[in-house]
Amino acid sequence: MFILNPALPTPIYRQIQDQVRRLIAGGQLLPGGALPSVRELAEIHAINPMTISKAYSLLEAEGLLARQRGKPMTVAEHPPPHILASHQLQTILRDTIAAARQLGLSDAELIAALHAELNQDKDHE
Amino acid sequence: MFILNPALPTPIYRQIQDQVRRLIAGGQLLPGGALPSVRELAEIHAINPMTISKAYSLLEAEGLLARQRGKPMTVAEHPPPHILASHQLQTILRDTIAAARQLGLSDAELIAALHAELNQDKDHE
DNA sequence: CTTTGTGTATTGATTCTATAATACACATAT
DNA sequence: ATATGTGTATTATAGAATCAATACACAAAG
Repeated sequence: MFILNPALPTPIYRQIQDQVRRLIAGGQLLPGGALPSVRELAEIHAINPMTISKAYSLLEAEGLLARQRGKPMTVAEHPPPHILASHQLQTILRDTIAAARQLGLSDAELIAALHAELNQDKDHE
Repeated sequence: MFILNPALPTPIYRQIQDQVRRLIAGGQLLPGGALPSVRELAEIHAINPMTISKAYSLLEAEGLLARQRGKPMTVAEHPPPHILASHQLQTILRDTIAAARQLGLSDAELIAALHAELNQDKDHE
């Protein structure tokens, strides 16, 4: 369910946080739905259970997850607006545009590059 | 010249690294050209000179910058291929596409969103 | 040679990240 | 009641990452 890479400079707990946000925003995780247990994830990814618990706790503080003692963590019924797909996407796209500008690309060139990359993905399917 | 945000989880020296890479790849910084002095940048951004020196050193190890004691840091005459604009852009776009997929977007929706964001930029000019 | 401009080696303090081992609080099913 | 399933608080440790302060080495201009 998650793609975790301990070699990245981004901390593991933050990788989990980011992906849960996107999975909820994208509807892969529905309100009320249960998340994988910390022990299960810990075993699959060979990481410490507390690292996952930390990510879950931060997501709960963010209003994205709901905790009920003794039961699995669930997706909050009414996630706050700041994690809507549209907002997340906007944030990502702004970064992408800023990078492209620093690379000296025109708008048209950026769009062309995105098309190219999307088509290359298709070839590998 | 740089846009630095100490509040981000991304370390400052890494923010500098990323931006220098893009500025060289994009041609805003030409081979042989001098970079801003560490003390100047330190004062402008209110950060420690050593933080900038660290970024410069890492970029030198990467083959992007050349150092000559007592003189300003300069852009290397023959930067390695892995920092070409095309490579940088590909890396960024792949991240963007992966995020969009997790958000449940189709290719067409991603492209539409990029157009929308680019147009919104224009309005603010 | 002195002044002023480079970058940086060294050291230290602090914070962050991840791990580990327990022990606990609660829910659910048997 | 018991066994098994949740997540979590606690404490401790280890290592890495980050930033800061000082002192130094070199270059160029006066």
